Amino acid sequence: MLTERQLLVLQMIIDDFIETAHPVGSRALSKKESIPYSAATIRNEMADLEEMGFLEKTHSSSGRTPSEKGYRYYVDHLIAPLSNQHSIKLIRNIIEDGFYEFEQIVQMSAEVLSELTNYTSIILGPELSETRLKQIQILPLSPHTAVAILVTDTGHVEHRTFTIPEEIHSSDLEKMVNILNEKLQGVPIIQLQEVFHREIAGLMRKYIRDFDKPYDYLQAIFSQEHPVKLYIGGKSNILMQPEFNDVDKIRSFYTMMENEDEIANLLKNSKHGIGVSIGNENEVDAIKDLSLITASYQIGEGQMGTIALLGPTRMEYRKVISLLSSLSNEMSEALYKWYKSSD
Amino acid sequence: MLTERQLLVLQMIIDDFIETAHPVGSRALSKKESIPYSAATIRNEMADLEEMGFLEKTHSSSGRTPSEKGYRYYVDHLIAPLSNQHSIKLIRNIIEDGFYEFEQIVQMSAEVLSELTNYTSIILGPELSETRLKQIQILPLSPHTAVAILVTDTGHVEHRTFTIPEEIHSSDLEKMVNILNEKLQGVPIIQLQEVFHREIAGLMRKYIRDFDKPYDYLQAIFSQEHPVKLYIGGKSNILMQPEFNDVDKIRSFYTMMENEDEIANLLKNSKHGIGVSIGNENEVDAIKDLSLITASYQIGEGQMGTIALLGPTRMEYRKVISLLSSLSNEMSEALYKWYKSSD
DNA sequence: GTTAGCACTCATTACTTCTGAGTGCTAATT
DNA sequence: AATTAGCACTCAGAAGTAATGAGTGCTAAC
Repeated sequence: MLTERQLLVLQMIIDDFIETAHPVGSRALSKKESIPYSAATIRNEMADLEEMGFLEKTHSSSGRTPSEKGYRYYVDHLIAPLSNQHSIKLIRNIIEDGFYEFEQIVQMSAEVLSELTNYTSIILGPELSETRLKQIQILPLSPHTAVAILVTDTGHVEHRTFTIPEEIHSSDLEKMVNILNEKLQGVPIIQLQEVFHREIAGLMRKYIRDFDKPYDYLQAIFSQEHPVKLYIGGKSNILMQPEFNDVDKIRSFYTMMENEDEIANLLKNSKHGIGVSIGNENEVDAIKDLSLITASYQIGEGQMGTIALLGPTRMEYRKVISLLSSLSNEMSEALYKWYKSSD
Repeated sequence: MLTERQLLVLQMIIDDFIETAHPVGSRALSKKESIPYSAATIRNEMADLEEMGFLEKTHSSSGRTPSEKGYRYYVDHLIAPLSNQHSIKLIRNIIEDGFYEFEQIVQMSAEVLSELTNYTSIILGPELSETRLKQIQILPLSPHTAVAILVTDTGHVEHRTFTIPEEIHSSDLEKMVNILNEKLQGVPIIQLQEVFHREIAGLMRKYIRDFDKPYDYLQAIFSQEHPVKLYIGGKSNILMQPEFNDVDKIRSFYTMMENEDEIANLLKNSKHGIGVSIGNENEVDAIKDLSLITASYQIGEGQMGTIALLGPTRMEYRKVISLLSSLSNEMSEALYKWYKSSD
């Protein structure tokens, strides 16, 4: 168990280090007003804290830096929530503007977020699993090309241009679209391909002669991957952090950031509510010297997406955590309203 | 005027430097098979070439590096076109696959391009000035929300979700869409807002009572910015270049790359055909120590877009120039076919 | 329990020296 | 007259050394 004084020292060291990125020495600490002890006393406490694993030294005669365990303790016990009216207002303005589509809101939030924090923000867009097909439309552009447009009940629009095979005549096309709409409306996006294959393909064969080629094409339209949308903001912000003073670090960071799949995985497994992974607590090797703060936002019952901030382990946890939790509330609320009005 | 031998020396120095990034010395050059002269002779030629401004030294006893003037001469006179069957095949495969929409092709090309070269590729998407509205559709999602979908004759789809003001009734909505389609089909995207304002607003006032609110909303739909699409590929590729060994350089590079407007401007002014801007020849300060190779691609008569590669002045001009010119041909051709089949 | 004092450590910086790749010039060679 | 060998000279970069100072751990005094 830590004494009052040890808590104070630990907190002050971490706060100081987060601010300055320089190891904190006993003398400097003792000069602060809120600590009435001498450097020697503090040195003793520091030694104890180090023994317990909360602090580290970069070399034998350096000041102390927080260890990952130290940060963990700090996050779990030492941070008082911080109100950030101002930041929230910024984001609320975007959301309430009313002119932006949901995905735009998400993207703009990512940018604001990374600007407010100077870390890199990552937002995993709403999962499509819950959204359903509202309408499908095929619009001929020319005798041989057409664009297929899928609209979901959340207002998400996907489209795909394709060449019309010779075998299909425009009357057939109309028939097909009618059947598709009749049978597929309300079907969850994620099951489209399956339902199409199971229920519709057969039906169509009856109405449309020579269906094999068209079948392939429609198949292709539905098989379009529905990648989870990933928004990344402020990739270059993180370069301002003194931790990234090394060309190799920058290289490996950017190389990782280009692999969107990996990042998506990172966030997919994040837990409900606020999650904090410090350094080696992260399962992905590439960010074992960074910290990742995640916040899930919801719509109705099912979880839908994740907002995250990626920064050095020396992160402004207090600010970031309260910011993210407010943001996730705002977004959940906005989504809830939206969803409700759609019923 | 340069002698044969000077040309040879200049060419070999530049080739060598492009490959290795190390200043080239006389002794190393004299050892190459294609040069039958001694180091001393070459030193004399080098001194002359330096005096003429084609070469530089990094310090008084270093080997020579090409000056910008040297690169310029190299590009203008010394590079033989290079055939790159292999690379072209890669890209042609993407284009001819037939399943991709035009914008996807552009984006994928950008990625392939930067992978083939290890530079950063920038593609300025087709200008919308020439494309026309094919159809407008408004699809209600719920009693109070709807999504507006605009489709152009090139198969480009834009959409926007908005809240339906209380004043509009669904029958009115239908009427409006009919009028819009009737009047706006075939209008160039870029003039949509103007035409709407000039010809339609008045008409609608006749049919729909209480039109002021709806007017604002429609206005908003058409005023949606139609930003020129910019695709950037391989931002982190360029980190592998030894020129980017310095954290500050990396910072300023990435900071620039986040300013899409600036980049778009860079390319907008690029000339017809292939353009090569070396170092200070660039008008934008941020890339005065880089080289930019641009190639325009066309559709029918009007210029439509630009492909570019950004790399260090020590760039593989030969490879890049021939690659870009092939690519621009491929794309122009593909676009031409597409456009033709749309008529 | 707290603090002053002192010897000790070690990253960082500045200052040297050494090395080697490369030059420019001159004199000898072809 | 053109080419080359030879040699003194330059300078970046590596390697080694010394000085500096922020910081520690420990002991003894308060």
